[in-house]
Amino acid sequence: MTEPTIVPRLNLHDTIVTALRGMILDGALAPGEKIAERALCDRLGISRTPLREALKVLASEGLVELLPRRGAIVAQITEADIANLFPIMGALEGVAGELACARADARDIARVRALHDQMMESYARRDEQRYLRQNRQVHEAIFTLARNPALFEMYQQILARIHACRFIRRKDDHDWATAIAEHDEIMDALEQRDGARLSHLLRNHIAGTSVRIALASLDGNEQRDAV
Amino acid sequence: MTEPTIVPRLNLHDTIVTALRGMILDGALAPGEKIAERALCDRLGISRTPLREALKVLASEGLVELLPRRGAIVAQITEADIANLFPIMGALEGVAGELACARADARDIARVRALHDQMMESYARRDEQRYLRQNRQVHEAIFTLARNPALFEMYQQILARIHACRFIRRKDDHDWATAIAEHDEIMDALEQRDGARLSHLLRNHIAGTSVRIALASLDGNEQRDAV
DNA sequence: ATTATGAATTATGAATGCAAAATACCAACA
DNA sequence: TGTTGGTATTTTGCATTCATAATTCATAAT
Repeated sequence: MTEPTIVPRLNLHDTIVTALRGMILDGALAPGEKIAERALCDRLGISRTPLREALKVLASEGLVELLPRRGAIVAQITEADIANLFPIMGALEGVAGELACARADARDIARVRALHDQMMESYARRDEQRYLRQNRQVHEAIFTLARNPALFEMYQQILARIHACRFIRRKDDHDWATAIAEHDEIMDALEQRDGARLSHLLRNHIAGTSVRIALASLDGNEQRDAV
Repeated sequence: MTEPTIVPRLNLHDTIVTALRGMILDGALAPGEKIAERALCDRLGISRTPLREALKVLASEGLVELLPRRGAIVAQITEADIANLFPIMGALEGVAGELACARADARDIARVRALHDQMMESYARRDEQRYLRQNRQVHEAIFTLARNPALFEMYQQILARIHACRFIRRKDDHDWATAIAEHDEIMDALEQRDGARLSHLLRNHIAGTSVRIALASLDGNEQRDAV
């Protein structure tokens, strides 16, 4: 019996999950904002059933808070939450690095190197927008090399929660330079397939980020995409 | 404005999530088994709406697979899945250990020691049932000391997925003795608040477990609760 | 003026209804 | 025997409906 080729028929509810997640991440829905079911349904042109299903899923992802009998609000990620999430991120990146070293072949690593080099070019040009995107791509590439879908998924979920937090300060020049130096070391460890060292570097890199990208509770300087 | 005391009004859908999770974990719903909505609804005395909401949540937890237009089945955790989940578990236990060392006071640690000693007594008596329960309690206690709810939640979710897998072999006497020795070391590291060492020990302990509790694809000896 | 009280309105939680898709069934045929 | 084609049945996905809890708003009381 051959596995049938599954034509990916989209469920409305899945589409809604993705759409809402996007809206939360790019700020179209602000943290703490009440999610009025009827209003959103009208806006999206759907009925309440699939929306409510989507909300349940997003709640289990931690992007939405469900208040029984009082509706849903966009999750309010606190400083404490962020402080809790970063060590988890670090641990996940750590295993990802180890697995990547164990499983990647030269070709794979060359591809990460290419991304890394592009990222460095963006840094040289001080193109922050591009840099941040490529930085993310490098980290994702390492996770991809780890060939562990469950791990990747958890990483994405944590990252989403962190990004859903609006109170993250942009890194300053010094922070940026530090991150760059760390990335050089990371790339080196990967190319040497030194899993233990890569794991350590990644954990430190993330821990460092969590410190550098300090919470802007002191100054009111809210800025996104710093991770 | 004081925070109102929230009377925990249970949503039907939440209750269903818990119930279904339990049914999956204790085998009342077998992996791969089709979940017939109507039949389950009749059995539980509810309508399809809350059941479907619950299924979406369980799907996002990885305990249920949603096949668009073809219903839901209990997730079939494969050997590969387990192999992917264990390194994640190890990483999570690792951070938990580090955080626990950093945050626990003597009182907290004494409580873990008590659980640990009870567990050892169960081992001495070869009371496996009790041992497994207490072993779990020890690990949970360490996570509790880490005071990181997000971390604890992820741990529970991974553990649930592992337990949802029916193809886990029971540890033999030698494995058990090894695990015991490791637990002694773990307890020692915790009492010395040596975070780095505890982290390392826990990661190894979990990695060891994943090897010892090998998958029973060779022999047909399916046995649960080995973790 | 501020706080209570209670009716009116609105929103949520869950059941039901309905169209479309998937599955089961069964006969015709190679 | 096994395969194809077509119909009937069931199941799924989503919309709608309905009961009840929460909120709002107006009025009365302090």
